[in-house]
Amino acid sequence: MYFSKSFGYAIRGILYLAMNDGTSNYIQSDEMAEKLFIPKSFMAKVLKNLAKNDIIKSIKGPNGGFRLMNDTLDIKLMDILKITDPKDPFDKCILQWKKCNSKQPCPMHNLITASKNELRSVLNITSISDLITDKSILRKQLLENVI
Amino acid sequence: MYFSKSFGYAIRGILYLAMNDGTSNYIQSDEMAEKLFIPKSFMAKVLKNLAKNDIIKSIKGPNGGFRLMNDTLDIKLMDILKITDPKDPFDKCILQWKKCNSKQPCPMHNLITASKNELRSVLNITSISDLITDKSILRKQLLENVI
DNA sequence: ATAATAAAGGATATTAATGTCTTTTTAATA
DNA sequence: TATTAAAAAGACATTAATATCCTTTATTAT
Repeated sequence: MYFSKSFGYAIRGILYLAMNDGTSNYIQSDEMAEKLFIPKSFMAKVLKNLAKNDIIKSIKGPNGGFRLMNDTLDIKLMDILKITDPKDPFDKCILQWKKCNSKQPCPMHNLITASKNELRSVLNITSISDLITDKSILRKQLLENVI
Repeated sequence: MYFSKSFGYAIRGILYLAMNDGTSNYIQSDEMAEKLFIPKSFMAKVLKNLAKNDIIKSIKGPNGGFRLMNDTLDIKLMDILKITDPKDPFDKCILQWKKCNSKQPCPMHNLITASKNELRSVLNITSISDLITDKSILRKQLLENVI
């Protein structure tokens, strides 16, 4: 149940694009990294991975950069997670058993099932647009609240 | 909300001692590691850390090893976690904000608060003895179910 | 006393995630 | 067409967690 930094950076990157959605232009990785206080090269790596997996759109060359795709706002957080954390964080047993499940539960399995399911469900249900109540609020959240 | 391998190994080690509690003798790190399929040196490191923090008792020399202390069974899982994972897994923001809390929540904060609190509560409430319904069941769980 | 046993302490090695850098490819525009 | 801008690709570096190893210390048994 560990979420990588890549996942967090990905969500913040997508939200930054959403914040600027409608302004027509592509947004550069370097600008995003600076505004979001994310290491430039890491930001670039995360964004190109998202683009490769059709979560966002990218264009090379002058005036190029990244922007949302038509359906990006409807994408569920779990779909992002599968891309940034392909190993499935929910599959790992706290006690490090190879095979731990409801039929063969480790001594802690049943204790954590509820919160695990709750969290999984949240990620399955929640889309990017659900993270945005209002663009000005989002702007404030994303840009003023990081340090 | 990441739990280290050390934590899992610690719980399994303590449960192994609990399983053998009452047989009076001390149990060696090497035996525990073998039976629990945990790397020997890592098991030793985890156990000595638990002993140093008075979670279990250790004795050096021939016939030495580890055993439970009087109150080990009453210790809460959260107390173990604080020793193996001193950085507080619950304090970390999924979006990697330095300051993320209910007053200044990241866009995902409120989504995960419930399951986070639920899990934290479980660890705060649950003691080692709560993980043991029955020693024969525990034995079965610990020894037959790992690979 | 001496040898043997097992943990304690601490140095070293490995690995995966994180972070950085360089080169190549693509597209715009001068 | 040449230059420039920006992502793509992938090599390389760093870090923290994981894992291993060796020496020292404490205890027991001979």
